[in-house]
Amino acid sequence: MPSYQPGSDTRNRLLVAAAEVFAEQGFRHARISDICQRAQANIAAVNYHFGDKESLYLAVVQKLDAESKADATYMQIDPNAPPEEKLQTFIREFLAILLKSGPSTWLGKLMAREMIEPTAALDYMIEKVIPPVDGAVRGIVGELLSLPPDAPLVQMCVSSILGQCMIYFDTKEIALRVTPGLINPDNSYPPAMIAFLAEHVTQFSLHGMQSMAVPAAAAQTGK
Amino acid sequence: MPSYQPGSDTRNRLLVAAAEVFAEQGFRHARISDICQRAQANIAAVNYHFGDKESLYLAVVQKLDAESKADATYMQIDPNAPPEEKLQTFIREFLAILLKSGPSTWLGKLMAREMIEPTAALDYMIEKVIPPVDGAVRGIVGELLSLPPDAPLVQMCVSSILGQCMIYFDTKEIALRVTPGLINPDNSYPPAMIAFLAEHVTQFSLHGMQSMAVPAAAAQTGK
DNA sequence: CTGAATTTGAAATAGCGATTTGAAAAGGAG
DNA sequence: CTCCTTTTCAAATCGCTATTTCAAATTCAG
Repeated sequence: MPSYQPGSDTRNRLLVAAAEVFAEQGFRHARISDICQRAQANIAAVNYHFGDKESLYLAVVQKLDAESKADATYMQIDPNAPPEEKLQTFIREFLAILLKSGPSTWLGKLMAREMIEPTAALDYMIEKVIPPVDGAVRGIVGELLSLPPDAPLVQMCVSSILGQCMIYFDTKEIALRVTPGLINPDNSYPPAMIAFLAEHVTQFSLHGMQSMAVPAAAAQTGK
Repeated sequence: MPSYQPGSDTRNRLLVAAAEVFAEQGFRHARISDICQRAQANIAAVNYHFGDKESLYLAVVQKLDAESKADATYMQIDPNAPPEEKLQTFIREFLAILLKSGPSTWLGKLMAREMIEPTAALDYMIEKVIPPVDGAVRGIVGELLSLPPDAPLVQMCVSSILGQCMIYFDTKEIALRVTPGLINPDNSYPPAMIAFLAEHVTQFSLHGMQSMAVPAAAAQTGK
C-alpha cells in the first residue's frame, strides 16, 4: 500500500531525525533504521532522498551549521566590552553548547566526534565551522595579550581555553558513572553547574594569561 | 593441517597484536581478522583463547595497565621536589603519553576512546587506572593551593590541567590536515614540540592557580 | 600403544545493518 | 482516459565480521 504524497516533507523529517540520532550516536553507530523510524519514513527513504548514509550525514552537518549561524543569540559578543568580559561570555556560551542538551548542541557534539573518528564531514568543519569560532577566541586572547591573533602564543592559549571546556564534554560518561546525581536524566548538566564551571575556567584562564601578556611598551614596538 | 604446539605463545602473540590494533582503531573498529593476521594465528584463535572479542579487549587493558604500573620510569615524580616542579614533570609525562607513539602510549589512547564510546573496560579504568593519576595531580594541586586533595576547587583545577593536555590529543586529526609537516609520519609529535607544549601548559596552569591559592593564614585555620 | 586432552585450521554459520529491487499508489500533463 | 513521474513500501540482497563447527594434528599420561 505505498502512497504518493506530493507536498510531503519526508526529506525534512529525515534531516531532523537524523540530526538527533547522529548527535546522539555518531555517524557510524547511528542506524538508518532508527532514523527512518523516528522520521516515520520507510527504511528506503534515506536512499531515495539522499543517496546514502554519508550524504545524509553531510546534509545534516551543513544544515546544523547554517542554523547555528542564523541563530541570532549564538555567540553574540559585544565588541565594545572589555576583553575579560568577552572571554567570560565566550566560555559560558561554549560550555553551554557542550554541556546542555537539545538541537543547539548537536553540531558541537558532531564536531567532538569527528575529531576522534573523522569522516568526510571533518573537512567541511575545518573549512567552515572552526574558523569563525577559532577566530573569535584568537581575537579576544590577542587583545588580552596585546599580540596579533595569529601569534603562536595566542594559539596555545586558545588551545588551553578550549581544552579546559572540552574536557567536561569528554568526561561526561565518567561523570555519569561516578556522580550520577549531578547530571540531568537527559544527559545535560544543570545550568547552575555550567555557570559555575564557566566562572572557574574564566578565572583560571585570565590568570594563566596574565603573566604572558606582552608589556605595553613591547606591544607598541611590536606593532 | 592443524598442529598442536604445547609451549606455544599464541595467546601472548594475540595479546600483543590486539593491544596495537585496539589502540589504533578502538574496540569496535578493530577486526579480529586483523589481530589474528598480525599475531600469525588462525581466525578462531581469539575465540579459543579468550572466549570473545570483548574478553580479549579487557585482557589487553589489564595487561597494559599492569605493564605501565610496573614500568619504573612511568610517572616517577620526586616527592621532595617543590610542587611547581612536580607539576611540570607530570604534565611533561602525561603529554608524552598522549602525543608520542609506541606501546607506552596505548593505554592512554584506549582511555581517550573509552570516554567517547564506553565499553565494559571503562568501569575497570574508572576503578583502577584513573585513581592513581587523578590522585597524583590532586596531590600536587592541593599542595600548590594549600587545600586538601578532595576539595572541589582542587578538582576543577585538575580538570583544567588535564583538559589542556588532552586537547592536543583530541585535535590530532585536525592538526594532521592543517599542518601536516609538524607531525611525524607515525602520527606522533616531535619530542621538542611536546616539551614546548608542556612548558606552556605548566606556566599557564601555575599562573591560573596562583590567584586561587588559599592565603597561608586561612590554610592554617582550615587545617 | 592407545586414548584423552590440547591446539590449530579451513570452512560454515549467523547476525546486523546498508543498500537495492520492483511493485504499488497516487498526482499531474496531455 | 492514459501515460509518465514521483513517492512509498515490504521484502530481498549484499557485505562485512564475529562466532561456531568439526575434523586434523600433536602431545602426553597410562
